Amino acid sequence: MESPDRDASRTLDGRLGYLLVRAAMRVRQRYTAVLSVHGLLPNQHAILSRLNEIGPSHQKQLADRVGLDPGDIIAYLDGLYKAGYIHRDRDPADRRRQIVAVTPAGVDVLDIADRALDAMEEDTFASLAVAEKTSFAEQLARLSESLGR
Amino acid sequence: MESPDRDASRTLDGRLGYLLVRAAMRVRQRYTAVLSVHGLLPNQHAILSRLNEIGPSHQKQLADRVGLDPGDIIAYLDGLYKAGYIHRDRDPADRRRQIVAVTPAGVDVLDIADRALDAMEEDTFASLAVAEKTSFAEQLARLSESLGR
DNA sequence: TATTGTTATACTCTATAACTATA
DNA sequence: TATAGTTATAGAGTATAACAATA
Repeated sequence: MESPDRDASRTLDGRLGYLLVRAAMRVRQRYTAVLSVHGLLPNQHAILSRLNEIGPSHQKQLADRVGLDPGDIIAYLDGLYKAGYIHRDRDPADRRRQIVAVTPAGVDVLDIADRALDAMEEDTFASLAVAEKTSFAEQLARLSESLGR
Repeated sequence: MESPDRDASRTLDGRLGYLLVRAAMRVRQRYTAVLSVHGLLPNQHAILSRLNEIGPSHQKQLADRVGLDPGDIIAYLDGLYKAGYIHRDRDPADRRRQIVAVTPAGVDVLDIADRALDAMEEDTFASLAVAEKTSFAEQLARLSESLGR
């Protein structure tokens, strides 16, 4: 006789998804705390960082690359613009579009914030061995990739 | 001469924290979608599941075990109570306390929801090999542990 | 592009009641 | 007792974030 369908071994902590979401919540709290010192929200840091990587972009394109809703990115960009970290220019080739780019001040704050994040992450992931971090990162990237955007 | 402090290799996708949070976001979306079919929020499922594991508990104790704010758990419990999935009784030994317990209907919905989550998780984490899932889970658990409650 | 509204979640603050310890 | 301090629950308000609909 097989065991019944009600499986006592199916606990909350036995769920990969729950473990992932819970760990991420705690890490995100640390991101928020570190970045708030520099006046950035986590999503604003992601936008600034990605924009710095890919160069001047249209807002829609940028939203895609950061994985944010095109409607939601507006307010984040407004904040970055007011702080002088980005500028927005109409695309002369298509005047519906805005070309967004990081300013020198934006590069500066990104650099400072990134150093603070580096220190925080080193501490946060200290429980993982160096070799583990590599495979962990690779698995997370593979997972995000497979879950699509 | 060493490379300057401005490190071009420090990209967003090179951050373990960012990878973790982004993957978790996508997994949580799937949790939300699956559970909404059964009328449960992710936090309500976590509460119900944990309560089913540990048995009748005080609300504060339950909040601690699920990692939720004691103030926030109230509304979730209200919803579970209205749906008939839990009952709340005053603790005669300490009348400030409510003793919360899962009802038979709560066990039923938990069982059904868990089966749906099982199927979703199998699909969601299909990009990880079986052996990888084990180490991945262990690393996530270790991480949460080290980041405290 | 931009705005508006909704929902989920997390955090802070306050209020009430009931318990504990102590003078 | 009376008082002060603590704890459990409850509610209000705010902030971040994701999503949908629409202008």
